[in-house]
Amino acid sequence: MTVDPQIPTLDDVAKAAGVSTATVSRCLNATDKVSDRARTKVMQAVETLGYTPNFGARGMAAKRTFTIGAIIPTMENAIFARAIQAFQESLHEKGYTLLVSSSAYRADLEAEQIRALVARGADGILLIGYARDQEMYDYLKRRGVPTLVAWASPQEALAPAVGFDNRAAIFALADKVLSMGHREIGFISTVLQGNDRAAERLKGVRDALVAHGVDPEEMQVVETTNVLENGGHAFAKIMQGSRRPSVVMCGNDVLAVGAVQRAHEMGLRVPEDVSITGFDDMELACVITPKLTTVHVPHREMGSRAAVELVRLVEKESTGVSVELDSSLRMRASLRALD
Amino acid sequence: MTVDPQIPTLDDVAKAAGVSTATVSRCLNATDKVSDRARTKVMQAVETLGYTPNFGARGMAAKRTFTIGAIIPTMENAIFARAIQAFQESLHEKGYTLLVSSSAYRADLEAEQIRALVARGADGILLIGYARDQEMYDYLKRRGVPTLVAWASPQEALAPAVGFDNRAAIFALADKVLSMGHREIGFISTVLQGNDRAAERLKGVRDALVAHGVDPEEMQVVETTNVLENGGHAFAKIMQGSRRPSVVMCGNDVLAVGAVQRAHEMGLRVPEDVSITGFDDMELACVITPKLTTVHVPHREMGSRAAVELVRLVEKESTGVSVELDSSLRMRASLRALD
DNA sequence: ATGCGCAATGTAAGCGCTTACAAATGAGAT
DNA sequence: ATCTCATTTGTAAGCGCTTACATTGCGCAT
Repeated sequence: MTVDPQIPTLDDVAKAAGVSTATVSRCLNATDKVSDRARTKVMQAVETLGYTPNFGARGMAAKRTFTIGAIIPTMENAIFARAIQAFQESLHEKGYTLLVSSSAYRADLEAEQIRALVARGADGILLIGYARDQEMYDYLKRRGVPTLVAWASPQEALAPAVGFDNRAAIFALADKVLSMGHREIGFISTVLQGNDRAAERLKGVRDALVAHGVDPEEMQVVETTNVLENGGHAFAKIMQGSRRPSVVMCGNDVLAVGAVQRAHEMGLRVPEDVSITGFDDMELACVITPKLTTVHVPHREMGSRAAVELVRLVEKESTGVSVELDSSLRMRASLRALD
Repeated sequence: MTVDPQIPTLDDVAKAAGVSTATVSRCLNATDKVSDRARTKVMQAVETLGYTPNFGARGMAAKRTFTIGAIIPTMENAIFARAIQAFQESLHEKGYTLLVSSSAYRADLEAEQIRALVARGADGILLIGYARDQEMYDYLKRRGVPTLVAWASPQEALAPAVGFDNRAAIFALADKVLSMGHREIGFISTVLQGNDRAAERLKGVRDALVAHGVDPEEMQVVETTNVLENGGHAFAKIMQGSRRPSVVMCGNDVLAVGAVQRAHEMGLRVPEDVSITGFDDMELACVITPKLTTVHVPHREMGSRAAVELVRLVEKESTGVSVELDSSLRMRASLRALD
């Protein structure tokens, strides 16, 4: 039974420095004016006592926590890593701390995490995509927590966004694929339920088919969870069908890489026997052989712009400016023209 | 100028339910006994008001936050992702929330993040490796924040750990490499400064050389930051030296994959012209061609065991049990015997 | 009826901080 | 010296919650 270590409080610092708690608080928050004499005394006391302010108390008294929360679907693969890293770096510069949690692509867990972040007094929240109950948006509005969406095209009515047009992005790629002579396309999508980005991407491909006079209903679509291995299973399933596509487009690079790998295992050459495309342009895309044709998404830029806009929102310098970023095609070896 | 939305407090719930705040608190914390009648009234009030407890206030009053903090060197690549995901899942089961931040492999940032987590009232903290100022351990002890180290062999004097023996793990691989006839080894390490895991791995290879009667001083070592591309640069540098090694061992899979890629670009065949090995057994390892020979680290197990041990520490059910996990070799195509 | 013991509830004192407001201090101006 | 005004400092009231302690109410034995 050890005695609880006595951790120093603002009061202790005040006493040690021979000033009032108000003065100490003012010193620490840089705001207001404090005489140099007081400031040095306080800083010294802080130093010798090893004082660290208590965040809970501070947040409670000031109604500000300088904390931003972000909920991403998964940490397991690197899809969101680059953007979040940039988001956090940018936030840090502005004096905010980032709290990240993952929802495992589950709406119920996301709701739980949102509540947890709000309960922790997050000054603002970053969410991925728009697909969630209206109720959540209402809740956030009611609690007055500024919210920004990333990874999707702005839908101002729900929340401002820093993202890109998933449909248009993959439309461009599919259009290219079709103009290279491909007609029989297979598509591997991540689970569509509750994932607007995935739905938009599927729609983009279908739209391109229509634009080229192909019946989109004929496209074989396999839906699977976002794991490399499952990309492989889905690929196998598609290639075992009666109508083998000449190209398999994937909803993201993880699935695409799984597909490429499986193709190798099945003795299929990429792109000679079948072309494969991805989406995201993760590091992974250039690591496999052949290098993956994919859609480049400006992850880092999205992360840092999101930080800028969210902080402005939090600091009431804006009421929500949305930003739509451009994606672009990365034509690499995994896709080739037919014939 | 909108009016601040009025968010409901415990008091509001108490009033709505016609009971005292103490009763509401007791309901919410499941502890103590509350009559069914009171409980249902309270729960209903919570529901209709959309009440969420304020974490800061709760933490302040209860001196518990049910929050665990973890600081990892980077989120950018997937090295720590699997373990952290498992850590968080396991923590969640036990009713704890995980706060993650990254130190970018910088001691000063790590110290800052540790303080931030302590200030936020983290009940416990997970750190990677032991390499940091004694001062930090003292600070954590003084503040009474249980700390667990992962990714390294236990050094009980500093803090309990759930990890593995980096030196022994790579020693086994190097031993294998040497017994396959390789004598000229190149080594690509991540930055050694402030990274005990990296240092241990380098040492493991050197020890193996000695065990096989090779002068470890002759081994070419290149140190670089943990980015795929830099693994490539390091590889090129090693291969441009006067004494081309027959095998390049790498401190982790990210560097190794970068090396393999660069080898391709340089027109070198792996493993015919040069063997390459990694460490970690990330997903990446099986994605490249050829598949990477590497050391398998039980990331997920490390994460969940760490959660178990840290929570026990926090709940004073133990005073720090260390766990050393086994790593194992994964012999794959990127390494072959000489001649 | 009365008293006892226990379960359920209420009362109120903080937890460590910020900040509105009041008080004190000091530099000029008279 | 005295007064004014601006600057710096102190006082104290919360912020929303938990919990020790006091109080209430109830069933049951007497």
